Amino acid sequence: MVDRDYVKKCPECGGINLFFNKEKGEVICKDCGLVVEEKMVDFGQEWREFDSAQSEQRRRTGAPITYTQYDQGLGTEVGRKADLYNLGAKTKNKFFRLRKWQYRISTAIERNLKLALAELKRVSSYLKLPKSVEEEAARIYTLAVQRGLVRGRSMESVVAGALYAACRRHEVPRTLDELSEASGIEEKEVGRTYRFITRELQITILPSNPIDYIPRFSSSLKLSPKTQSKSVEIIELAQKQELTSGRGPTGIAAAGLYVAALINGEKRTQREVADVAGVTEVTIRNRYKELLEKLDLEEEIKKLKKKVKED
DNA sequence: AAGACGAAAGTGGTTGA
DNA sequence: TCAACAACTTTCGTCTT
Repeated sequence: MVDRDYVKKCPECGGINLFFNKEKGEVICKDCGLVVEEKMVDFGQEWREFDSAQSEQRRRTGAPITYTQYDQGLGTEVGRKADLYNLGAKTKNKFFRLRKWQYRISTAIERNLKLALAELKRVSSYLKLPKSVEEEAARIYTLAVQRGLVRGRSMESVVAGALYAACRRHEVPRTLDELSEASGIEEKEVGRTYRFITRELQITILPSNPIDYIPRFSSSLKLSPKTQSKSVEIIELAQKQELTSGRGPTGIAAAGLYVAALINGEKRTQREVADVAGVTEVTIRNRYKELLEKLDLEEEIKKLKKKVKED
């Protein structure tokens, strides 16, 4: 395994117990919970297996198969000149025709893929997404091209949609907003193509989990690990009470973090949390209110207020 | 003065007839 | 295809610290 030995110590607590979460592209200090580095480049082998079926195919045999190469490293050609010597004239013609069509179709698709995958790599590296996500996105895009789903849509928007879908599948949450910024496509356009291609390709996506956003938000707000885990607790409770369904996950994450910070005396303004999470204060307030009502946190908050007065 | 709170009106997307 | 609807945003006035 590649050692990431250039990050040796946690800048916060000096601990050396760093945990590298490859899937999410984050390095987390196990001692204090600080996200030391996020959105990092994944240096892992690009043909790392993701499940046992793929591991059969991918492990140590020949050139790595990768979807980020436009033809997956394996071009297809119909026939070869050497094969044709001992065929009759008719058959020969047929072969030529087939070859011509194969060529036309594949060059059209391949040309598109070449461009698109370059764009995909650009956006992906801008967002510092792990390789696994990039691969997944490339796979999705390839499928989309083969089904002719790109026609009538800009290539870039489909790339953005594919990337977003891949992020969701790998639980590496990036908001539509971030994707939009990285790709230069309007947010609603990204969302639209995302929905379109997932529907057409029948890709099932789990609703994104608010908890997945916590480490990143928490780190941006420089909150303690204690607060971070507290907010996870709160959100888990909220999920049990079905307070989370139908609500925007970022709003929930933001509210959870806000409450947790309040409880642990690391108060951040609603504005600050809202900015980091990409929602408005109003949304945080609404979620926050619901959390207090349903989770019996009101007393805790009251106690805290008294405490503050005493001090 | 800044932050928190909440009401009201507007936006974009989903759903169901 | 259209209207109803829920979630979220924007805006703005009021209260609290």
